[in-house]
Amino acid sequence: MLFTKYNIMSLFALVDCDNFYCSCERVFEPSLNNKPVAVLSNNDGCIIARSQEVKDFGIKMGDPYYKVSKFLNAHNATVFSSNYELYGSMSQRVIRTLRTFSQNIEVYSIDECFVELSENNVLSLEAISNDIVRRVKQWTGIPVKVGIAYTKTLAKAAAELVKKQKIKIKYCVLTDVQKIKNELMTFPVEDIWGVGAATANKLHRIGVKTALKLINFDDEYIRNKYGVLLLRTVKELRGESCYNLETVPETRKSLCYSRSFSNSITKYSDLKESIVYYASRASEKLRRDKLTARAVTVFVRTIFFNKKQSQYSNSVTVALPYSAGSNKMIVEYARDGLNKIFREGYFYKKSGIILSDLADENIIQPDFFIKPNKKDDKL
DNA sequence: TCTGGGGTCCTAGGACCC
DNA sequence: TCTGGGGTCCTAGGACCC
Repeated sequence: MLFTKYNIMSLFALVDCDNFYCSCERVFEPSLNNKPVAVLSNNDGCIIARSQEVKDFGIKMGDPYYKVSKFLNAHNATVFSSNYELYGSMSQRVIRTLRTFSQNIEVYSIDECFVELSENNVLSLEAISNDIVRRVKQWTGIPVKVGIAYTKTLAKAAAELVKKQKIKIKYCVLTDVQKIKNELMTFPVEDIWGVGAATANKLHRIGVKTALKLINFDDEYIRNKYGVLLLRTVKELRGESCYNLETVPETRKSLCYSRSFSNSITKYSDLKESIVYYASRASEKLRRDKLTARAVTVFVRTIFFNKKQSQYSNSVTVALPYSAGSNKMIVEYARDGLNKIFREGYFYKKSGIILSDLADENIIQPDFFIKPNKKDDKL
């Protein structure tokens, strides 16, 4: 049954910043408005944000910079290295502005928030959407789009529709049953929130190209063939809410520090140096968040773009003797981990550290037989 | 020559137990 | 002849998100 029962508990507005990193750069350089702008990843490796003009050139997210730099240059594009400090503080400004509309906000990512709206508002949903777009732009300089629906997945779809439309209205209200059906009839499965490339491929192979076709399958079939996550997504598209607003950010469960090397590494000593460095940075992050870790994962990887070279990728997880935040201990165990997985004769391109099993530093449970070294922890 | 980084959740399979 | 069955916990890998 489609759309027969609405669980009208909440109304979600998804607020999504336009080309966020590019928009942040433009706030401080307004002369770049309406001109092509792109932002690069670490090491200036690839494109991670594009202004509309750059998208219109056909430049894709993740395109390696070396392949498109000439083209961008020729078209007078301005290209930035990423500046996460700046993007983080702009994000805070946007969030503060959104709180003036509702206290019930979920910060979903650096450039997206779910805002819970109440239905007994005197203003129409269209008018509220308009206000959100206008106020955020006015107070922060960041352009946003708004999608409103009874489930998060439909709100995401609504925002997606804003992106696709030809006439530039910055919001879409998707609460009417007939309108939802009409939109889902042409909504590509690969654009559904929660459907990635792997699932989209499988669906395409059985001839399912649109959201409407997908939600007509019965629950059992989807559950067995694709798992609970897709089933939840399907239910949400039918109007049944499965995901609540998460207003309190969960304390994180793992923490990662990893980088690609600009030049491949072959020597053990160089790889060790990188691991020691990442382990130190990771343990700094850990202590900054007042957390401790119980396990350290080390991973290494060769370059997988180069098919001619032999490939190697491996990881190992080492348990710490007790929950700890000490730099010394984490570095030591990370080094041991690397010893286990290092193999001679490969061109390593990337390595990293993951700290997991995190806990609040005030509730560590030391092993009965091992005394935590307080001095190291302080250090 | 040159291709990002940081997260979460689910599932299948193995180990282990009674 | 016929060789159990079910539960839990852990982990690696896959899929997804931005």
